[in-house]
Amino acid sequence: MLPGAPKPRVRRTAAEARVRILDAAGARLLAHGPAALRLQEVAADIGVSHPTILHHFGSREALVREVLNRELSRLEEELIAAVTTQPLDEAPPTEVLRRAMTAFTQSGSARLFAFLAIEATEGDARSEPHLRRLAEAIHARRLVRHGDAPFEDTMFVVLSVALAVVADAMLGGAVWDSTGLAKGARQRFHDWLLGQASLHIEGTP
Amino acid sequence: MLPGAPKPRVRRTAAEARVRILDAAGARLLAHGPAALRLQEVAADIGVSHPTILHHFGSREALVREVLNRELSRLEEELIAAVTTQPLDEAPPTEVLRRAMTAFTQSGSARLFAFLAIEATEGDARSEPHLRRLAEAIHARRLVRHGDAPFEDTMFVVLSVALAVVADAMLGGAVWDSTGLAKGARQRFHDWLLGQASLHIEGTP
DNA sequence: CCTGCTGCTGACATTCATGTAGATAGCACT
DNA sequence: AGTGCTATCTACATGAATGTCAGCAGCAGG
Repeated sequence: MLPGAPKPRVRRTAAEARVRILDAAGARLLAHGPAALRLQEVAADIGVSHPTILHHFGSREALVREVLNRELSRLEEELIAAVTTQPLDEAPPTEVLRRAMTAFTQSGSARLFAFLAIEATEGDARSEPHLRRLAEAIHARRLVRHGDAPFEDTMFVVLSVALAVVADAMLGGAVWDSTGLAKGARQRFHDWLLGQASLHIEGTP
Repeated sequence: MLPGAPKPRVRRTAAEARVRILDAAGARLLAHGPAALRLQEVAADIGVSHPTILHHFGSREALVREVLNRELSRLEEELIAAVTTQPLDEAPPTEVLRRAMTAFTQSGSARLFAFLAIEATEGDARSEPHLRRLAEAIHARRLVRHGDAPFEDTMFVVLSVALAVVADAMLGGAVWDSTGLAKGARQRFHDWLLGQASLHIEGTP
């Protein structure tokens, strides 16, 4: 490398730069977990120097918060959409659950969500009652169509599916190795989970 | 502090010292996750200097490995005990599952297990087919008592319970806040999970 | 072509955790 | 008491990661 050749600079709008940084950080978060997120590496991924990241986000912690916030917002939107789009008497209860589950498994949301819970420092966790709202939407449909049931029962159904999906995303391969099941079992398992929920809530598989 | 007063030393057997260190490290692991484990802090907890820990374990990584190994071994023993103690025709299938679940929720096993999966560096994960063996033991009893069923179905039941329990341990309070359920719901949820498993496998709650 | 704004950079400062080295002191055994 | 073993200590070395700073460079508007 010749000494007199300073590296050419690329200048982006602040918004554009932020998006690139968030994307790169998100990818690393997903791949290696929050503990393994190094500013240097994220910077290298998109060909900038690490102070650039600090320039845009102020601190590493703020960066992580923004990555997770962005993902959470996306997830929230999809969950709310799943809950509100269909009128009460048209969508069967577990159709709503199915949509929520899809939103949750897409693009690593469940995994990021688990990371959020891990690295959350007491104060900043936003624990809005999303699961409850989801369960309420499902429960309303359940009451309309399939007679009486305690709300807690519906909540438990939602919880069992949500927890299983998160743990699955989190533990990933290790668990499936430990079951000895063939490839494709994961997808079948997700279908099976929904099937069980349907059976329990609607009485039909 | 007077300058001429060197701190009195306590000298233990190597075995005793190792146990104390492992206990203290385990407690911190459980409380704050693997990323927050500092040798200085662990050492302070039991009133020794941090090089003492390195003397006994060689490196921080080895320490973490041993903490998790010790816990995993304990868990394995209990799982195997749950599976082997009762003869095929005496214990109902989900009684075995209940025991396994108890072993898993005790003393933070599930949480440590999740941490293991997170901080596992590719190579050193020991992914022995524990879940499969557990499912096999349950499935054998199921076949004896309750007619035919595909093995995968039993495996899925075990998986759904195991994943839910791990995620519950991992995410902990945040999830329960998000459901808005009262205290005690957690225990009821665990009972409910087993009840569902019973219903599915044995046809009786 | 100048000029202000600000995205971006290299070099440096700081902090903090792991790991090393040599000395010291408890304990068992003679 | 004397002696060897080693658990333990203090003090330091090393390295890695975040964060700071002052200046450079691209771009828009005059």
